[in-house]
Amino acid sequence: MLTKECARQVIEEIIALYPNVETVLNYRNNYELLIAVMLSAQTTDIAVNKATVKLFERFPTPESVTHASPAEIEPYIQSIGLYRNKAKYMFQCCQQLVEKYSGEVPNNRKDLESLAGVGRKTANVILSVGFGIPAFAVDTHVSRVCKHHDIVPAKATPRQIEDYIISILPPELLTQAHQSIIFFGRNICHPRNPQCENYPQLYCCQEHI
DNA sequence: AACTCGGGGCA
DNA sequence: TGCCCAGAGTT
Repeated sequence: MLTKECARQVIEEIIALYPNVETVLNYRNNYELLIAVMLSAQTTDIAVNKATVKLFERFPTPESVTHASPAEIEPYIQSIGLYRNKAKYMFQCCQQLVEKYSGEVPNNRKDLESLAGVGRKTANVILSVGFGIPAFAVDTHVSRVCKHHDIVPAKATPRQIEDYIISILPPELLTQAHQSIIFFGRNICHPRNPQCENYPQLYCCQEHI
């Protein structure tokens, strides 16, 4: 495993490679962001991006969702898989938003994680990307990149990775680190055939614990 | 801790 | 065309 200093350096190099990537794109408000991230669970978000164009035309607000039903949501998200669950989560989540939070997306972890279909990863994305609150969302891309580059042990859980990254990075870097690492994981450090070797700068720091 | 939900992408 | 990918909830 890399030392903390070395791990921080590798992450800063990944940020330098992709300094301004926005992996969560084209969402106009935190309602759209929340739903889009929620729908992304176990799915490629390219598929989610396509589906959400028409989805948000039909359901522009939480209120508009509560006036419909899960069955009315399903046709819009059939292409993304697990769609019955997700239609149900989206409906219940919007009911909660309207009933408990005046139709606004809450800005703290406890309330976010109380919403249907919202777990720790989704909550962290909303906090960091939606509200600019220091938080670090660990999905399988982040997990793979961190393990492949020996930043964390191979057996580390998402929560352990989250806590470790927060302990080695300054808070103001967390959101961009998340987005840059995801971009790197999606496009270069693939699950199969990772091409990280083409990025020798990532290996400059070889200091291990 | 194991199981379930379901499609798209790629070899 | 069969294998692999990607989180949250439930039991």
